[in-house]
Amino acid sequence: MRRAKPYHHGNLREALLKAAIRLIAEVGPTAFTLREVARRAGVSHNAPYRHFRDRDDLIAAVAAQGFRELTRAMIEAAEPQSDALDRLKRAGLGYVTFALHRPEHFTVMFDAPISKRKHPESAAAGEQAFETLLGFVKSCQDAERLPSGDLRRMALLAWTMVHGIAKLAISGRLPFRSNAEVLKFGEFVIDQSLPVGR
Amino acid sequence: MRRAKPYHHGNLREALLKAAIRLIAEVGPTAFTLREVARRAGVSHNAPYRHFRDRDDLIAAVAAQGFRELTRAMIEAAEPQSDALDRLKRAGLGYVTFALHRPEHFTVMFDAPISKRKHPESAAAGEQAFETLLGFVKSCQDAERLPSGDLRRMALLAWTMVHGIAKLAISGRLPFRSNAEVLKFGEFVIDQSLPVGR
DNA sequence: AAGTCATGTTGCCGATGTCAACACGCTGGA
DNA sequence: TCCAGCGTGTTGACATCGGCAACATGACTT
Repeated sequence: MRRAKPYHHGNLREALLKAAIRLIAEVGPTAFTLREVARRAGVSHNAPYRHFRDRDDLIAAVAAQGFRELTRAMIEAAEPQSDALDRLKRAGLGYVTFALHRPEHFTVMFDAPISKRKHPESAAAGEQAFETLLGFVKSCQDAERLPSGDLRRMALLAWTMVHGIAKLAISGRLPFRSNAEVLKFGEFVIDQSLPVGR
Repeated sequence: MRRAKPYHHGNLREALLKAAIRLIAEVGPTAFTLREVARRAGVSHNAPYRHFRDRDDLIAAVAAQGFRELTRAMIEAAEPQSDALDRLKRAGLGYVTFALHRPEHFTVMFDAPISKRKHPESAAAGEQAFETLLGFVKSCQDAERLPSGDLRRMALLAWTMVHGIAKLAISGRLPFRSNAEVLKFGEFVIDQSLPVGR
């Protein structure tokens, strides 16, 4: 595509994306500014418009990138485990961990008003993250570590839990002072809610 | 306090708050504008500064009002039930229903970067909402409809579930097409996750 | 009756998102 | 080799926004 090589000034698109992610991490999605991103990339305030339709388009790209990293985080968290159920749990905790480490990025992914029609890339990346979680649930069913009910429904249940923990923790409404405590609570919630015979 | 009477132009503070809530519902928290609020209230663009320190202060007031309404929604949803566990479930569904009906308001309450130090009113209203939920859980324990484990932990579990459903539904990531379907899923999640002997 | 102070207004500033016009430099066809 | 076209980046402009300062108004107190 267009990321074959540097050309004029470097491959700006990637640079802008990185700068945007860092800026959002620093000042939050609200205070985030297109012009500041351009400044940090060392280009004029209008250069970004050659790579992103507008502010929302850049934000959607940031969200898409976040979903890709979230997917990866879940997979890597599950990696070391061999038992299907353990893998699912670890993936869920990986989800929460990602949110705790990059709260603003996570907020952009789920709370920025991104039109799915205008930004299908972000929507697709989000769905792939869910498919990943769904895969872990299915593995549990296949290994008979979870009852074989409605797969989708069960995956949504798992998603609901980890997402609830993540959002409440991020917004500072959980009475825990360390990420470790949050994750311990996360384990409790998962164990409590998963219909396991264990 | 200051809401003794109308005076000069009417009681602006309330009018601004109402206008702000409506505007946020229409255009979302991001596109929300102080000047537009002033316009809708029929005052100059600087009048709001006599009642709110700045934009964030108005937003915090909106959030606080939201938490009060959320508390009320939970209580009213539980009202018709007599069994403690049913009351808890209904309160939880009331939480979700509130979020579904006022998604942008709900987003402001939980995702706007509101400093608890600078806006204690909002924080207090939020805590009261949680205390309300906690009260329903406690009633269940007292009536032996739920095991008498760590009360706070169990309330947080309940909160996690309904909050997860609410946020996912709002961000359009749940594969349901009607609010009714979302609520049905909500019942499933609650039944699944509550440690009931039923 | 007078003055004080809360309330609201006007004018201004720097910053932002976005559009339009222009400049640069790599590419390919003659 | 040269030139033209186009992808990429820049400059300049405009409306709008949040917020500050100075000013106007009118309802209370005394």
